[in-house]
Amino acid sequence: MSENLGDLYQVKEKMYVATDCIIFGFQNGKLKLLVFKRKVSPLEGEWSLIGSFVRLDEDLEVAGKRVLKESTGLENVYMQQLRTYGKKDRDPGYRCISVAQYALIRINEYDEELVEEHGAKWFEIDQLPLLILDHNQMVHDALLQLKQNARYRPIGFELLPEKFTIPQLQALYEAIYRRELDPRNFRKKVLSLNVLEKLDEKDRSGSKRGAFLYKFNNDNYRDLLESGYNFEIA
Amino acid sequence: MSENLGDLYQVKEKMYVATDCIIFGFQNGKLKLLVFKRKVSPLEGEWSLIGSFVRLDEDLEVAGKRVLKESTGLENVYMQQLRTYGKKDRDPGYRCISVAQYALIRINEYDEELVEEHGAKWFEIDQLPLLILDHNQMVHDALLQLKQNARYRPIGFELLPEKFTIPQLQALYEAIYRRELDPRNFRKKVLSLNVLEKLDEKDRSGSKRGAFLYKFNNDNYRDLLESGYNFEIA
DNA sequence: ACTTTAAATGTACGTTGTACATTTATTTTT
DNA sequence: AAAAATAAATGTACAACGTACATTTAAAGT
Repeated sequence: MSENLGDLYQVKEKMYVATDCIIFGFQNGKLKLLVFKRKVSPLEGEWSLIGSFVRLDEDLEVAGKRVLKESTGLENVYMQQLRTYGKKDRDPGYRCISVAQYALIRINEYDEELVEEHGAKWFEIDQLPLLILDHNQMVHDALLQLKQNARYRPIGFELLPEKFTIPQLQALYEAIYRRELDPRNFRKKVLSLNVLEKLDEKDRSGSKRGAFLYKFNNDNYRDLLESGYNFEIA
Repeated sequence: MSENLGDLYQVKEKMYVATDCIIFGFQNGKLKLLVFKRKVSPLEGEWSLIGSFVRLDEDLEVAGKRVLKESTGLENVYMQQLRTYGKKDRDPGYRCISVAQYALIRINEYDEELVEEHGAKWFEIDQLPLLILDHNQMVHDALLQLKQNARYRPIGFELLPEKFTIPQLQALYEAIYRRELDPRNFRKKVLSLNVLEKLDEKDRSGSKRGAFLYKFNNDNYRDLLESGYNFEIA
Protein backbone atom coordinates (compact mmCIF):
# COMPACT_ATOMS: atom_id res chain seq x y z
CA MET A 1 0.00 0.00 0.00
CA SER A 2 2.90 2.35 -0.35
CA GLU A 3 1.89 3.79 -3.65
CA ASN A 4 0.01 6.98 -3.46
CA LEU A 5 -2.35 6.83 -6.40
CA GLY A 6 -5.87 6.44 -5.30
CA ASP A 7 -5.27 6.08 -1.60
CA LEU A 8 -8.00 8.61 -1.19
CA TYR A 9 -8.60 8.34 2.48
CA GLN A 10 -5.02 8.18 3.62
CA VAL A 11 -3.24 11.12 5.12
CA LYS A 12 -0.95 12.15 2.32
CA GLU A 13 1.65 14.80 2.91
CA LYS A 14 4.91 15.43 1.17
CA MET A 15 8.17 16.06 2.90
CA TYR A 16 11.76 16.84 2.06
CA VAL A 17 14.05 13.92 1.39
CA ALA A 18 17.77 14.43 1.73
CA THR A 19 20.75 12.15 1.45
CA ASP A 20 23.91 12.48 3.52
CA CYS A 21 27.21 10.83 2.70
CA ILE A 22 29.54 9.30 5.23
CA ILE A 23 32.84 9.30 3.39
CA PHE A 24 35.53 7.02 4.78
CA GLY A 25 39.16 7.01 3.77
CA PHE A 26 42.35 5.39 5.01
CA GLN A 27 45.76 7.01 5.24
CA ASN A 28 48.89 6.48 7.30
CA GLY A 29 47.33 3.63 9.18
CA LYS A 30 44.35 5.72 10.24
CA LEU A 31 40.70 5.47 9.31
CA LYS A 32 39.43 8.91 8.38
CA LEU A 33 36.20 10.70 7.63
CA LEU A 34 35.67 13.55 5.20
CA VAL A 35 33.78 16.37 6.87
CA PHE A 36 32.62 19.70 5.50
CA LYS A 37 32.35 23.20 6.83
CA ARG A 38 28.88 24.56 6.12
CA LYS A 39 28.84 27.56 3.87
CA VAL A 40 25.22 28.56 4.30
CA SER A 41 23.09 29.77 7.15
CA PRO A 42 21.85 28.50 9.50
CA LEU A 43 24.67 26.65 11.20
CA GLU A 44 27.14 28.31 8.83
CA GLY A 45 30.68 27.36 9.74
CA GLU A 46 29.64 24.20 11.58
CA TRP A 47 31.04 20.81 10.63
CA SER A 48 28.71 18.53 8.75
CA LEU A 49 28.49 15.54 6.48
CA ILE A 50 28.02 16.45 2.86
CA GLY A 51 24.51 16.01 1.56
CA SER A 52 21.80 17.25 -0.71
CA PHE A 53 18.11 17.06 -1.30
CA VAL A 54 17.05 14.20 -3.49
CA ARG A 55 15.50 15.47 -6.68
CA LEU A 56 12.09 14.37 -7.85
CA ASP A 57 13.50 12.80 -10.98
CA GLU A 58 16.51 11.19 -9.33
CA ASP A 59 17.03 7.71 -7.89
CA LEU A 60 18.21 7.67 -4.30
CA GLU A 61 21.52 6.01 -5.17
CA VAL A 62 22.04 8.44 -8.00
CA ALA A 63 21.62 11.31 -5.59
CA GLY A 64 24.31 9.83 -3.34
CA LYS A 65 26.73 9.42 -6.23
CA ARG A 66 26.00 12.93 -7.41
CA VAL A 67 26.80 14.38 -3.99
CA LEU A 68 29.99 12.38 -3.86
CA LYS A 69 31.10 13.47 -7.29
CA GLU A 70 30.30 17.10 -6.64
CA SER A 71 32.30 17.13 -3.45
CA THR A 72 35.24 14.85 -4.22
CA GLY A 73 35.31 14.56 -7.98
CA LEU A 74 35.18 10.78 -7.70
CA GLU A 75 33.01 8.38 -9.63
CA ASN A 76 32.72 4.61 -9.51
CA VAL A 77 33.11 4.53 -5.79
CA TYR A 78 31.89 1.89 -3.39
CA MET A 79 28.74 3.26 -1.85
CA GLN A 80 26.09 1.65 0.25
CA GLN A 81 22.94 2.73 1.92
CA LEU A 82 23.21 2.78 5.68
CA ARG A 83 19.73 3.60 6.89
CA THR A 84 17.21 6.40 6.90
CA TYR A 85 16.95 8.90 9.71
CA GLY A 86 13.41 10.04 10.19
CA LYS A 87 12.74 11.48 13.64
CA LYS A 88 10.11 14.12 13.13
CA ASP A 89 12.19 16.83 14.78
CA ARG A 90 15.63 15.80 13.58
CA ASP A 91 15.82 18.94 11.48
CA PRO A 92 14.70 22.12 13.18
CA GLY A 93 13.36 23.59 9.94
CA TYR A 94 10.86 21.82 7.77
CA ARG A 95 10.20 18.11 8.12
CA CYS A 96 13.05 16.37 6.39
CA ILE A 97 14.16 12.76 6.44
CA SER A 98 17.64 11.78 5.38
CA VAL A 99 18.85 8.63 3.74
CA ALA A 100 22.41 8.09 4.89
CA GLN A 101 24.81 6.39 2.50
CA TYR A 102 28.43 5.62 3.14
CA ALA A 103 31.28 5.63 0.69
CA LEU A 104 34.74 4.10 0.84
CA ILE A 105 37.35 5.98 -1.10
CA ARG A 106 41.04 5.76 -1.81
CA ILE A 107 42.35 9.00 -0.41
CA ASN A 108 45.16 9.25 -2.92
CA GLU A 109 42.69 9.23 -5.79
CA TYR A 110 40.51 12.06 -4.72
CA ASP A 111 40.47 15.56 -6.10
CA GLU A 112 42.12 17.73 -3.51
CA GLU A 113 41.26 21.06 -5.05
CA LEU A 114 37.62 20.23 -5.34
CA VAL A 115 37.57 19.14 -1.75
CA GLU A 116 39.22 22.33 -0.60
CA GLU A 117 36.69 24.40 -2.49
CA HIS A 118 34.07 22.72 -0.37
CA GLY A 119 35.83 23.55 2.85
CA ALA A 120 36.32 19.88 3.51
CA LYS A 121 38.74 18.21 5.87
CA TRP A 122 39.79 14.66 6.69
CA PHE A 123 39.45 13.87 10.39
CA GLU A 124 40.74 10.81 12.12
CA ILE A 125 37.84 8.69 13.19
CA ASP A 126 38.42 9.20 16.89
CA GLN A 127 39.08 12.89 16.63
CA LEU A 128 35.88 13.93 14.95
CA PRO A 129 34.45 17.33 15.74
CA LEU A 130 30.85 17.85 16.75
CA LEU A 131 28.69 17.61 13.66
CA ILE A 132 25.32 19.20 13.05
CA LEU A 133 22.00 17.49 13.65
CA ASP A 134 22.18 13.71 13.92
CA HIS A 135 25.30 13.43 11.80
CA ASN A 136 27.49 12.09 14.61
CA GLN A 137 24.92 9.37 15.12
CA MET A 138 25.08 8.55 11.43
CA VAL A 139 28.85 8.20 11.58
CA HIS A 140 28.58 6.00 14.63
CA ASP A 141 26.10 3.71 12.89
CA ALA A 142 28.18 3.64 9.72
CA LEU A 143 31.27 2.59 11.65
CA LEU A 144 29.37 -0.26 13.18
CA GLN A 145 28.13 -1.42 9.82
CA LEU A 146 31.57 -1.05 8.28
CA LYS A 147 32.92 -3.34 11.00
CA GLN A 148 30.29 -5.95 10.36
CA ASN A 149 30.59 -5.80 6.59
CA ALA A 150 34.36 -5.78 6.43
CA ARG A 151 34.44 -9.10 8.19
CA TYR A 152 32.60 -11.06 5.55
CA ARG A 153 32.92 -8.97 2.44
CA PRO A 154 36.07 -7.64 0.90
CA ILE A 155 35.04 -4.02 1.22
CA GLY A 156 38.18 -3.18 3.12
CA PHE A 157 40.04 -3.29 -0.17
CA GLU A 158 38.02 -0.31 -1.40
CA LEU A 159 39.96 1.82 1.06
CA LEU A 160 43.41 0.75 -0.06
CA PRO A 161 45.23 1.61 -3.25
CA GLU A 162 45.12 -1.10 -5.89
CA LYS A 163 48.52 -2.33 -4.82
CA PHE A 164 49.04 -2.70 -1.11
CA THR A 165 51.19 -4.62 1.32
CA ILE A 166 49.98 -7.10 3.88
CA PRO A 167 51.08 -4.91 6.79
CA GLN A 168 48.98 -2.10 5.26
CA LEU A 169 46.00 -4.40 4.99
CA GLN A 170 46.49 -5.43 8.57
CA ALA A 171 46.68 -1.81 9.71
CA LEU A 172 43.38 -1.19 7.94
CA TYR A 173 41.67 -4.01 9.73
CA GLU A 174 43.18 -2.90 13.01
CA ALA A 175 41.77 0.57 12.42
CA ILE A 176 38.34 -0.78 11.60
CA TYR A 177 38.19 -3.18 14.54
CA ARG A 178 40.11 -0.92 16.89
CA ARG A 179 42.27 -3.70 18.17
CA GLU A 180 45.67 -5.15 17.41
CA LEU A 181 46.01 -8.28 15.38
CA ASP A 182 48.83 -10.78 15.40
CA PRO A 183 50.89 -10.30 12.22
CA ARG A 184 51.63 -14.01 11.76
CA ASN A 185 48.05 -15.10 12.19
CA PHE A 186 46.73 -12.27 10.08
CA ARG A 187 49.04 -13.08 7.21
CA LYS A 188 48.26 -16.78 7.41
CA LYS A 189 44.54 -16.07 7.38
CA VAL A 190 44.36 -13.67 4.46
CA LEU A 191 46.73 -15.70 2.34
CA SER A 192 44.71 -18.84 2.99
CA LEU A 193 41.71 -17.22 1.28
CA ASN A 194 43.58 -17.20 -2.01
CA VAL A 195 42.27 -13.81 -3.05
CA LEU A 196 45.56 -11.96 -2.93
CA GLU A 197 47.96 -11.90 -5.82
CA LYS A 198 51.58 -11.34 -4.96
CA LEU A 199 53.40 -8.88 -7.20
CA ASP A 200 57.09 -8.58 -7.92
CA GLU A 201 57.27 -5.06 -6.56
CA LYS A 202 58.00 -3.91 -3.08
CA ASP A 203 56.83 -0.90 -1.15
CA ARG A 204 59.74 0.61 0.75
CA SER A 205 57.86 3.42 2.47
CA GLY A 206 57.31 1.37 5.58
CA SER A 207 60.68 -0.14 6.22
CA LYS A 208 64.20 -0.54 4.98
CA ARG A 209 63.59 -4.06 3.89
CA GLY A 210 60.40 -3.21 2.08
CA ALA A 211 57.21 -5.26 1.88
CA PHE A 212 55.89 -7.04 -1.15
CA LEU A 213 52.88 -5.53 -2.87
CA TYR A 214 49.75 -7.54 -3.49
CA LYS A 215 46.55 -6.94 -5.34
CA PHE A 216 43.07 -8.22 -4.74
CA ASN A 217 41.99 -10.84 -7.24
CA ASN A 218 38.30 -10.52 -7.90
CA ASP A 219 38.02 -13.71 -9.93
CA ASN A 220 39.44 -15.75 -7.11
CA TYR A 221 37.02 -14.04 -4.77
CA ARG A 222 34.11 -15.17 -6.91
CA ASP A 223 35.51 -18.69 -6.94
CA LEU A 224 35.74 -18.57 -3.18
CA LEU A 225 32.10 -17.57 -2.85
CA GLU A 226 30.94 -20.19 -5.31
CA SER A 227 32.90 -22.92 -3.60
CA GLY A 228 30.76 -22.24 -0.57
CA TYR A 229 33.63 -21.19 1.60
CA ASN A 230 33.42 -17.95 3.49
CA PHE A 231 35.45 -14.90 3.09
CA GLU A 232 36.18 -14.01 6.69
CA ILE A 233 38.96 -11.83 7.98
CA ALA A 234 39.80 -11.14 11.60
CA MET B 1 23.93 19.73 4.70
CA SER B 2 20.72 17.78 4.90
CA GLU B 3 18.69 20.43 6.63
CA ASN B 4 16.65 22.53 4.37
CA LEU B 5 16.62 25.91 6.05
CA GLY B 6 18.58 28.44 4.15
CA ASP B 7 19.92 26.17 1.45
CA LEU B 8 18.83 28.82 -0.98
CA TYR B 9 20.45 27.60 -4.11
CA GLN B 10 19.73 23.92 -3.71
CA VAL B 11 16.99 22.19 -5.62
CA LYS B 12 14.36 21.65 -3.00
CA GLU B 13 11.36 19.54 -3.81
CA LYS B 14 9.11 17.55 -1.55
CA MET B 15 8.02 14.00 -2.18
CA TYR B 16 5.85 11.37 -0.63
CA VAL B 17 7.40 9.14 2.00
CA ALA B 18 5.80 5.81 2.76
CA THR B 19 6.70 2.94 4.99
CA ASP B 20 6.04 -0.70 4.19
CA CYS B 21 6.09 -3.53 6.72
CA ILE B 22 7.50 -6.95 6.07
CA ILE B 23 5.75 -9.04 8.71
CA PHE B 24 7.30 -12.41 9.47
CA GLY B 25 5.74 -15.15 11.54
CA PHE B 26 6.48 -18.79 12.30
CA GLN B 27 3.98 -21.61 12.52
CA ASN B 28 4.10 -25.37 12.11
CA GLY B 29 7.75 -25.33 11.30
CA LYS B 30 7.29 -22.82 8.49
CA LEU B 31 8.43 -19.26 8.14
CA LYS B 32 5.53 -17.13 6.95
CA LEU B 33 4.81 -13.67 5.70
CA LEU B 34 1.66 -11.61 6.26
CA VAL B 35 0.41 -10.22 3.00
CA PHE B 36 -2.57 -8.01 2.25
CA LYS B 37 -5.11 -7.76 -0.52
CA ARG B 38 -5.37 -4.19 -1.68
CA LYS B 39 -8.73 -2.62 -1.17
CA VAL B 40 -8.25 0.53 -3.19
CA SER B 41 -7.61 1.33 -6.80
CA PRO B 42 -5.30 1.17 -8.62
CA LEU B 43 -4.07 -2.38 -8.26
CA GLU B 44 -7.16 -3.21 -6.22
CA GLY B 45 -7.23 -6.89 -5.37
CA GLU B 46 -3.49 -7.35 -5.80
CA TRP B 47 -1.30 -8.73 -3.03
CA SER B 48 0.85 -6.23 -1.25
CA LEU B 49 2.79 -5.52 1.89
CA ILE B 50 0.93 -3.35 4.34
CA GLY B 51 2.06 0.26 4.43
CA SER B 52 1.15 3.86 4.85
CA PHE B 53 2.37 7.32 4.20
CA VAL B 54 4.51 8.76 6.93
CA ARG B 55 2.83 11.76 8.50
CA LEU B 56 4.56 15.08 8.82
CA ASP B 57 4.42 14.98 12.59
CA GLU B 58 5.37 11.33 12.94
CA ASP B 59 8.72 9.64 13.49
CA LEU B 60 9.57 6.99 10.93
CA GLU B 61 9.60 4.18 13.49
CA VAL B 62 6.33 5.40 14.92
CA ALA B 63 4.78 5.18 11.48
CA GLY B 64 5.91 1.56 11.20
CA LYS B 65 4.48 0.66 14.59
CA ARG B 66 1.24 2.42 13.76
CA VAL B 67 0.87 0.43 10.54
CA LEU B 68 1.57 -2.76 12.39
CA LYS B 69 -0.90 -2.03 15.12
CA GLU B 70 -3.62 -1.00 12.69
CA SER B 71 -3.24 -4.17 10.71
CA THR B 72 -2.47 -6.80 13.35
CA GLY B 73 -3.54 -5.24 16.65
CA LEU B 74 -0.07 -5.88 18.03
CA GLU B 75 2.14 -3.51 19.98
CA ASN B 76 5.58 -3.95 21.46
CA VAL B 77 6.76 -5.98 18.55
CA TYR B 78 10.29 -6.44 17.31
CA MET B 79 10.68 -4.13 14.38
CA GLN B 80 13.69 -3.00 12.47
CA GLN B 81 14.39 -0.79 9.55
CA LEU B 82 15.51 -2.70 6.48
CA ARG B 83 16.37 -0.03 3.95
CA THR B 84 14.79 2.65 1.85
CA TYR B 85 13.61 2.04 -1.67
CA GLY B 86 13.96 5.13 -3.77
CA LYS B 87 14.10 4.42 -7.49
CA LYS B 88 12.53 7.41 -9.14
CA ASP B 89 9.97 5.31 -10.99
CA ARG B 90 9.31 2.65 -8.38
CA ASP B 91 5.78 3.94 -7.98
CA PRO B 92 3.94 4.71 -11.20
CA GLY B 93 2.01 7.57 -9.62
CA TYR B 94 3.72 10.43 -7.87
CA ARG B 95 7.30 10.22 -6.75
CA CYS B 96 7.27 8.21 -3.56
CA ILE B 97 10.07 6.60 -1.64
CA SER B 98 9.40 3.85 0.85
CA VAL B 99 11.20 2.99 4.04
CA ALA B 100 10.85 -0.75 4.51
CA GLN B 101 10.73 -2.07 8.06
CA TYR B 102 10.40 -5.67 9.06
CA ALA B 103 8.60 -7.09 12.05
CA LEU B 104 8.80 -10.46 13.77
CA ILE B 105 5.60 -11.55 15.43
CA ARG B 106 4.31 -14.51 17.36
CA ILE B 107 1.49 -15.74 15.20
CA ASN B 108 -0.51 -17.05 18.12
CA GLU B 109 -0.64 -13.59 19.69
CA TYR B 110 -2.00 -11.66 16.80
CA ASP B 111 -5.53 -10.43 16.37
CA GLU B 112 -7.10 -12.66 13.78
CA GLU B 113 -10.28 -10.69 13.29
CA LEU B 114 -8.41 -7.49 12.69
CA VAL B 115 -6.24 -9.22 10.18
CA GLU B 116 -9.22 -10.65 8.34
CA GLU B 117 -10.81 -7.22 8.15
CA HIS B 118 -7.73 -6.14 6.25
CA GLY B 119 -7.97 -9.00 3.80
CA ALA B 120 -4.70 -10.37 5.07
CA LYS B 121 -3.24 -13.82 4.66
CA TRP B 122 -0.21 -15.72 5.90
CA PHE B 123 1.84 -17.19 3.08
CA GLU B 124 4.64 -19.63 3.44
CA ILE B 125 7.87 -17.93 2.53
CA ASP B 126 8.46 -20.00 -0.56
CA GLN B 127 4.91 -19.83 -1.79
CA LEU B 128 4.55 -16.10 -1.94
CA PRO B 129 2.30 -14.60 -4.58
CA LEU B 130 3.39 -11.79 -6.87
CA LEU B 131 3.31 -8.56 -4.90
CA ILE B 132 2.84 -5.05 -6.23
CA LEU B 133 5.68 -2.67 -7.09
CA ASP B 134 9.02 -3.62 -5.57
CA HIS B 135 7.50 -5.47 -2.62
CA ASN B 136 8.88 -8.86 -3.63
CA GLN B 137 12.32 -7.29 -3.70
CA MET B 138 11.74 -5.94 -0.22
CA VAL B 139 10.83 -9.37 1.06
CA HIS B 140 13.86 -10.87 -0.57
CA ASP B 141 16.13 -8.31 1.06
CA ALA B 142 14.42 -8.72 4.41
CA LEU B 143 14.94 -12.48 4.33
CA LEU B 144 18.60 -11.97 3.70
CA GLN B 145 18.92 -9.60 6.57
CA LEU B 146 16.92 -11.87 8.85
CA LYS B 147 19.37 -14.64 8.06
CA GLN B 148 22.34 -12.49 8.86
CA ASN B 149 20.85 -11.04 12.03
CA ALA B 150 19.50 -14.28 13.43
CA ARG B 151 22.97 -15.67 13.48
CA TYR B 152 24.43 -13.21 15.92
CA ARG B 153 21.43 -11.74 17.67
CA PRO B 154 18.67 -13.62 19.42
CA ILE B 155 15.96 -12.24 17.18
CA GLY B 156 14.80 -15.70 16.29
CA PHE B 157 13.16 -15.89 19.68
CA GLU B 158 10.81 -13.07 18.71
CA LEU B 159 9.11 -15.50 16.36
CA LEU B 160 8.49 -18.23 18.92
CA PRO B 161 6.04 -18.26 21.80
CA GLU B 162 7.56 -17.43 25.17
CA LYS B 163 7.85 -21.10 25.97
CA PHE B 164 9.26 -23.27 23.24
CA THR B 165 11.03 -26.57 22.80
CA ILE B 166 14.48 -27.08 21.40
CA PRO B 167 13.16 -28.96 18.38
CA GLN B 168 10.89 -25.97 17.67
CA LEU B 169 13.84 -23.62 17.92
CA GLN B 170 15.77 -25.84 15.58
CA ALA B 171 12.92 -25.90 13.09
CA LEU B 172 12.89 -22.10 13.16
CA TYR B 173 16.56 -21.88 12.36
CA GLU B 174 16.16 -24.49 9.67
CA ALA B 175 13.40 -22.39 8.13
CA ILE B 176 15.49 -19.25 8.26
CA TYR B 177 18.62 -20.85 6.85
CA ARG B 178 16.77 -23.19 4.53
CA ARG B 179 18.90 -26.15 5.45
CA GLU B 180 18.77 -29.02 7.87
CA LEU B 181 20.75 -28.93 11.06
CA ASP B 182 21.98 -31.85 13.12
CA PRO B 183 19.79 -32.15 16.24
CA ARG B 184 22.64 -33.21 18.51
CA ASN B 185 24.96 -30.44 17.44
CA PHE B 186 22.22 -27.86 17.47
CA ARG B 187 21.17 -28.73 20.99
CA LYS B 188 24.74 -28.74 22.21
CA LYS B 189 25.39 -25.36 20.68
CA VAL B 190 22.35 -23.49 21.94
CA LEU B 191 22.61 -24.95 25.42
CA SER B 192 26.28 -24.00 25.62
CA LEU B 193 25.30 -20.34 25.27
CA ASN B 194 23.53 -20.47 28.63
CA VAL B 195 20.67 -18.32 27.53
CA LEU B 196 17.96 -20.96 27.71
CA GLU B 197 16.11 -21.75 30.89
CA LYS B 198 14.68 -25.22 31.14
CA LEU B 199 11.15 -25.39 32.53
CA ASP B 200 9.40 -28.27 34.24
CA GLU B 201 6.71 -28.48 31.59
CA LYS B 202 6.62 -30.47 28.43
CA ASP B 203 5.02 -29.82 25.09
CA ARG B 204 3.33 -32.97 23.83
CA SER B 205 2.07 -31.64 20.53
CA GLY B 206 5.10 -32.89 18.66
CA SER B 207 5.50 -36.40 20.00
CA LYS B 208 4.24 -38.95 22.44
CA ARG B 209 7.18 -38.53 24.68
CA GLY B 210 6.94 -34.76 24.68
CA ALA B 211 9.73 -32.22 24.67
CA PHE B 212 10.74 -29.98 27.52
CA LEU B 213 9.85 -26.33 27.25
CA TYR B 214 12.45 -23.63 27.62
CA LYS B 215 12.38 -19.89 27.79
CA PHE B 216 14.89 -17.32 26.70
CA ASN B 217 16.73 -15.70 29.59
CA ASN B 218 17.48 -12.11 28.74
CA ASP B 219 19.70 -11.46 31.77
CA ASN B 220 21.96 -14.32 30.80
CA TYR B 221 22.05 -12.97 27.29
CA ARG B 222 23.31 -9.63 28.58
CA ASP B 223 25.94 -11.43 30.64
CA LEU B 224 27.00 -13.31 27.55
CA LEU B 225 27.45 -10.10 25.60
CA GLU B 226 29.35 -8.40 28.39
CA SER B 227 31.66 -11.34 28.87
CA GLY B 228 32.80 -10.68 25.32
CA TYR B 229 31.64 -14.02 24.02
CA ASN B 230 29.51 -14.16 20.94
CA PHE B 231 25.99 -15.26 20.62
CA GLU B 232 26.18 -17.37 17.50
CA ILE B 233 23.77 -20.03 16.38
CA ALA B 234 24.08 -22.26 13.37
C1' DA C 1 2.72 -56.25 26.52
C1' DC C 2 4.13 -54.45 22.31
C1' DT C 3 4.57 -50.86 18.92
C1' DT C 4 5.26 -46.31 17.65
C1' DT C 5 7.02 -41.71 17.86
C1' DA C 6 10.10 -38.09 18.44
C1' DA C 7 13.34 -36.48 22.29
C1' DA C 8 17.51 -36.85 24.45
C1' DT C 9 22.28 -38.02 24.89
C1' DG C 10 28.05 -38.68 23.89
C1' DT C 11 32.23 -39.47 21.43
C1' DA C 12 35.94 -39.29 18.12
C1' DC C 13 38.07 -36.61 14.57
C1' DG C 14 39.29 -32.88 11.74
C1' DT C 15 39.59 -27.99 11.22
C1' DT C 16 40.47 -23.61 12.74
C1' DG C 17 41.96 -20.02 15.98
C1' DT C 18 45.59 -18.54 18.97
C1' DA C 19 49.77 -17.73 21.31
C1' DC C 20 54.35 -16.98 20.65
C1' DA C 21 60.24 -15.91 18.92
C1' DT C 22 63.56 -15.90 15.40
C1' DT C 23 65.58 -14.96 11.02
C1' DT C 24 65.97 -12.08 6.83
C1' DA C 25 66.52 -8.22 3.54
C1' DT C 26 67.77 -3.80 3.13
C1' DT C 27 69.15 0.94 4.42
C1' DT C 28 71.60 3.97 7.33
C1' DT C 29 75.25 4.97 10.29
C1' DT C 30 79.82 4.74 11.83
C1' DA D 1 83.67 -1.96 4.92
C1' DA D 2 81.43 -3.28 9.01
C1' DA D 3 77.83 -2.68 12.26
C1' DA D 4 73.40 -1.18 13.64
C1' DA D 5 68.76 -0.45 12.85
C1' DT D 6 64.29 -1.41 10.97
C1' DA D 7 60.18 -3.73 9.81
C1' DA D 8 58.98 -8.03 6.91
C1' DA D 9 58.60 -12.75 6.73
C1' DT D 10 58.16 -17.33 8.54
C1' DG D 11 56.47 -22.06 11.61
C1' DT D 12 54.88 -24.78 15.41
C1' DA D 13 52.32 -26.61 19.30
C1' DC D 14 48.04 -26.48 21.72
C1' DA D 15 43.32 -25.35 22.66
C1' DA D 16 38.76 -24.56 21.12
C1' DC D 17 35.28 -25.48 18.16
C1' DG D 18 32.54 -27.59 14.36
C1' DT D 19 31.03 -31.86 12.49
C1' DA D 20 29.70 -36.44 11.67
C1' DC D 21 27.31 -40.08 13.42
C1' DA D 22 23.88 -44.28 16.36
C1' DT D 23 21.54 -45.59 20.39
C1' DT D 24 18.56 -45.21 24.26
C1' DT D 25 14.48 -43.21 26.54
C1' DA D 26 9.78 -41.54 27.81
C1' DA D 27 5.23 -41.66 26.91
C1' DA D 28 0.98 -42.74 24.16
C1' DG D 29 -1.62 -45.76 21.39
C1' DT D 30 -2.83 -50.35 20.02
